[in-house]
Amino acid sequence: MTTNYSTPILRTLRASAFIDERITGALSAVHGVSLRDTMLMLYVKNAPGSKLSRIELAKRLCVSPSTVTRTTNPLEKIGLIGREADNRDARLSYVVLTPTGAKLLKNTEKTLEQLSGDFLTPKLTEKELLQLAQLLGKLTSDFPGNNTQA
Amino acid sequence: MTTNYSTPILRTLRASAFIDERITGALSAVHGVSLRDTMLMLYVKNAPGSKLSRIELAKRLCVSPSTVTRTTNPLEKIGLIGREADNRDARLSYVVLTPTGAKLLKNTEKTLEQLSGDFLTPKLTEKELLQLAQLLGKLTSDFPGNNTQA
DNA sequence: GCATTATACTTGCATATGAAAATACTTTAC
DNA sequence: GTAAAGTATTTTCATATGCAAGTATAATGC
Repeated sequence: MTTNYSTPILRTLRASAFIDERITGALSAVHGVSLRDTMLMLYVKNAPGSKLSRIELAKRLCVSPSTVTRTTNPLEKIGLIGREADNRDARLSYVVLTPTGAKLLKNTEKTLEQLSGDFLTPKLTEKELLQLAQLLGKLTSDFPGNNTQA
Repeated sequence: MTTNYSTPILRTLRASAFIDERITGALSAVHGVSLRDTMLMLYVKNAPGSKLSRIELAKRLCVSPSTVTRTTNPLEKIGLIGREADNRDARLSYVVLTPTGAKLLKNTEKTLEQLSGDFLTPKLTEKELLQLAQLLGKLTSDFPGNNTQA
């Protein structure tokens, strides 16, 4: 029998939909930010110099540039992120974390870790978790702006 | 060092977003149906008796019942799925595949398998693919309406 | 049996999203 | 140096989605 390629793909999509459904609600209820907001801020934090252009963010989040604009606007308005110009290229406007944003992100990460553990530990052993993280790491290793942490 | 639970979660979400972005376009371009349409029809096909109520579909797809209604309506209109009543419960209306729908699904599955292979094979070995499928299987094993295939 | 509660959808409304156009700036070609 | 092409971002528009309300039917309590 030959390998079935669709199965891991379909399972990934399903797991993602399930996780998204559960975690988004909890996260925004506790911290007032969505899962997307959180991932955006995580990418900014982990980027070299802790700043990212909107285009780079779009690639990392796998969403359109318009979505980045519409995600960052309210975060900027409530003071969690800021805007930084580039000296050489006036088209660029980097997203950076404000002190408030960095502080909130720290707390949000804790909640996310808690929620993730609650979801994962009943199903997988420590060893399996490590395996899964490694395999998904390989799968996403060539994604734009990949960093080991996420 | 303690286990990091967020990483596999974030990687799953990212892989899903990436896959979704790539596969949805190709799939609808070739067969005229979206990835969601395809997953819906797959769940129907694999369900006992090859029929599913809309509520059961919502659970399997991890979406709201309204989304199921709005996904099935056009599929019904173009003759890919049908509607079947329940003898004992007049509230239920099962989704079933029409012969046309079943035929289209067979072709769509082939394309999906091809696209999945193109995405996976450059990154993981056969052995790793099997491992990944197994781990994701454990992760999604207690999802409503789980079946081994997806 | 009748009223209350629960379930299976469907629809109205507000929000979220991508594609493409619009805008502003930069790079390349010559 | 100027025109053409390319890039970063925002905005417009059409579509997609969840929540909550609406409708119809079934199950439960008494």
